[in-house]
Amino acid sequence: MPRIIFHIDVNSAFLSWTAVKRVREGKPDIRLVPSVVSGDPSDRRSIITAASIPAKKLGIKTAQPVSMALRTCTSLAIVGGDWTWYKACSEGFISICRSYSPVLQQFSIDECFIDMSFRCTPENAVAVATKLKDEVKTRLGFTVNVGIGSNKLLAKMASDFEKPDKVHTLWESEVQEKMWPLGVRDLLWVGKKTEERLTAYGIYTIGQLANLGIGSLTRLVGQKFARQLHENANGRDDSPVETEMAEAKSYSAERTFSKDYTDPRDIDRALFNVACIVAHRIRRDNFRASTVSMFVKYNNFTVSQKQCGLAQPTDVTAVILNEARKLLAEAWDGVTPIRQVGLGVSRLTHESAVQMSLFEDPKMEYYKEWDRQYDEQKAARSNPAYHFH
DNA sequence: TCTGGGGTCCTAGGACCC
DNA sequence: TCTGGGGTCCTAGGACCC
Repeated sequence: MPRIIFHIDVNSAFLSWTAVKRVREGKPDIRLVPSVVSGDPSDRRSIITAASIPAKKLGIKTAQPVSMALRTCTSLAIVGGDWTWYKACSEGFISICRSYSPVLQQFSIDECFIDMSFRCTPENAVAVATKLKDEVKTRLGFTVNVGIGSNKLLAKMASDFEKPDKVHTLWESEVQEKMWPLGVRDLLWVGKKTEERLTAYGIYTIGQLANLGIGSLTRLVGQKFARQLHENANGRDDSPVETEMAEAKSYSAERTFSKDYTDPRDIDRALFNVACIVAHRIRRDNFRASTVSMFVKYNNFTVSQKQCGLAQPTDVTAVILNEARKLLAEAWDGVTPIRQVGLGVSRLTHESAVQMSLFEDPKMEYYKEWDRQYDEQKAARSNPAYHFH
């Protein structure tokens, strides 16, 4: 039986959601003018998180520095983000999608797949998708694109066609007509580097890629990726809609400084801050980590990354921070200016640390008490949720 | 123009074991 | 003294996604 998959994607999500909130407050609708969501525009390092369609038409792109966008458009409206509000919008959006099919996979904060195989037919799929899209618009105030296809890849490619507020189909029978003329970069998983390799070999369109021999493709991108690209360029994808949220495999946090630092005290302060954040998150999710990794990005943008294994899994901030400090000492010459530091943990387990080392740090109880107080304060400060009513 | 933050997966080389 | 082959684990680095 052929599958029917919908991919639903919020148009310029963070920008749309900010607009909805502002419209409710009686402010003008920033979706209608060149506008962006970003960090502090006076900070030269701020980048664009989301751009309105009028802004995109001027060439302003997500992830571009704000300073650069301001040169493109001096009258650009710049607004800040509100994470709590975004979560409320996302929940409202997902909940409407789920009412169309419980077989739902949330792909990111603003995208999901639903399996509609038993909920509609190829003949009425567009009508059902249109109803879903209009329901989101009426009830929540923002627009989405719905892509319809016989698998997740095709549905996702289809939702990326003309925006906003549109429904598109990309059935297998339409692959040659609708997908093959597109540039390779439009294919999911083809980023900048892969595009460069393919075009250097004379492959510019998805159609050319689809018809390239697997041997040549393997030489260009490696065996595993070659197989996937070959299947996807031909419109094939048998991955299921995963209803279970996968458990996290790693946690990390990073900080970019407003100016490059060479003073070890500044670096250490940042390392301390990210260690607190990461350790708090693994405790919240009841994990312990067996690997700690640390990275620094220098002022010339080169990155140095180090990791090390722990004798025992831990969720103690002081232990994680201590490992990160050692790694920093190994990685950094103490001279090169540092732009960013980050800290991550991986090899996660839910096991409790029952085996106490004979040589356990006598300060361990103190460290754990410190963490308990940190977690308590963090919980007390959490914001009240927004609600749609 | 001057580049954020948080993730996943893959590859390659070295260490170590049988 | 020099030698094979396979498996696993670890680290570093690269590419992609939103």
